Amino acid sequence: MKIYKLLPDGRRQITGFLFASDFLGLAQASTYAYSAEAITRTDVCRFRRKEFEDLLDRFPRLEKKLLGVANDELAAAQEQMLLLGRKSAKERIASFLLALNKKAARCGRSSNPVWIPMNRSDIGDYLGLSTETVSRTFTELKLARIVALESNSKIRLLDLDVIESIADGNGA
Amino acid sequence: MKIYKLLPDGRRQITGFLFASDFLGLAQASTYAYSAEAITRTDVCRFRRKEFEDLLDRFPRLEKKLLGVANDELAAAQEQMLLLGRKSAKERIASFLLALNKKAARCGRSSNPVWIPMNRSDIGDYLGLSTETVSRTFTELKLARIVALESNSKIRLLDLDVIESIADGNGA
DNA sequence: CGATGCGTTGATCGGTATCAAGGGGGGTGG
DNA sequence: CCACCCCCCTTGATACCGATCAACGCATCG
Repeated sequence: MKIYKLLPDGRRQITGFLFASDFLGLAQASTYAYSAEAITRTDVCRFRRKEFEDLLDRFPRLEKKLLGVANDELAAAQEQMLLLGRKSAKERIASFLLALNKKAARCGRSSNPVWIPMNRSDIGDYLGLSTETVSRTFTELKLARIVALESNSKIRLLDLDVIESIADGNGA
Repeated sequence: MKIYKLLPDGRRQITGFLFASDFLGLAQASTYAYSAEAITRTDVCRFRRKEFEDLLDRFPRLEKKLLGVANDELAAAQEQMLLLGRKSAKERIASFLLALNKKAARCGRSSNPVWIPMNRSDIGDYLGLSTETVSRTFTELKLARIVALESNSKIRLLDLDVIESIADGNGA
């Protein structure tokens, strides 16, 4: 699923993607406005807030776990702010591919031809770019033999070291 | 204080500012790299991790509080991602001034000539802009009679409604 | 077979970065 | 007490990256 915020005129910022087993809507106050939308077939499991909170009270370690998750998300958000505020288009795409690669590896899914479930427009709205720039940057990386597009949604990372150095802001 | 992340070549993104009574370094894993630096005279109170965690165990409501704080920060981070990814320079400055104004009001400090403790360079690194653009945008808002610069670090917001509509992406 | 949506590519525009210069205020040393 | 210096801020000129506008290919689906 994609999590996003909108401006009145329709500009959109995707603030994150959710994968299987991720949680949604944990903030206690219902005052934080954002939207969520499935990008692949999705099954959702709903908890009633009251019952969920009772559960937390009965199992304090669960609450610790949630705090850990929140902190992880916070760290990811800070990384994304660095990306959005200071990285070039090429660096953003490289960071994005690397993140997908690592996430897939951590989750035990195929990590090198990396599977990209979202379309170009979603990628753009996640990275603060237009779809055209996303497309052009993929083409550029392809021509430089850094990646190979096996299909629109499956990309092989040919040189992880180079991708990493680009993502970190060294590789021009 | 300012919290920031750096790229190897020195590009900097300030991911947030801390005010009196805010906490720092709560993430359990010490694996998240970021820096913090005081921008005004600062007194810091240090807790030993072990003792702090014991405290949390003894007072579960404290842990709930921390979870709430983390969620608030997460919401703020998402708002900032929207700003960094999709807002224009003018919209970013307007959002920034509005946020300082609301924060000051919530903390019972002077909120209309709003006090700006950080310098232009810090503001730029927080909003993903250059110092020159920050300066030019202040000038622009001043010429439009939307704000008045009573000093470099004290700005009067002359029309909150207009500022809000700019910040939300309506006011051109 | 036409319609529709997504992705790519090309041409041009514009907003912000960058490069450069100068002003002002506060602190320090003579 | 004054002069100098340094840092921060502002302003101007120019460059460039990415957005925007536009057209087209391609696949999917009705």
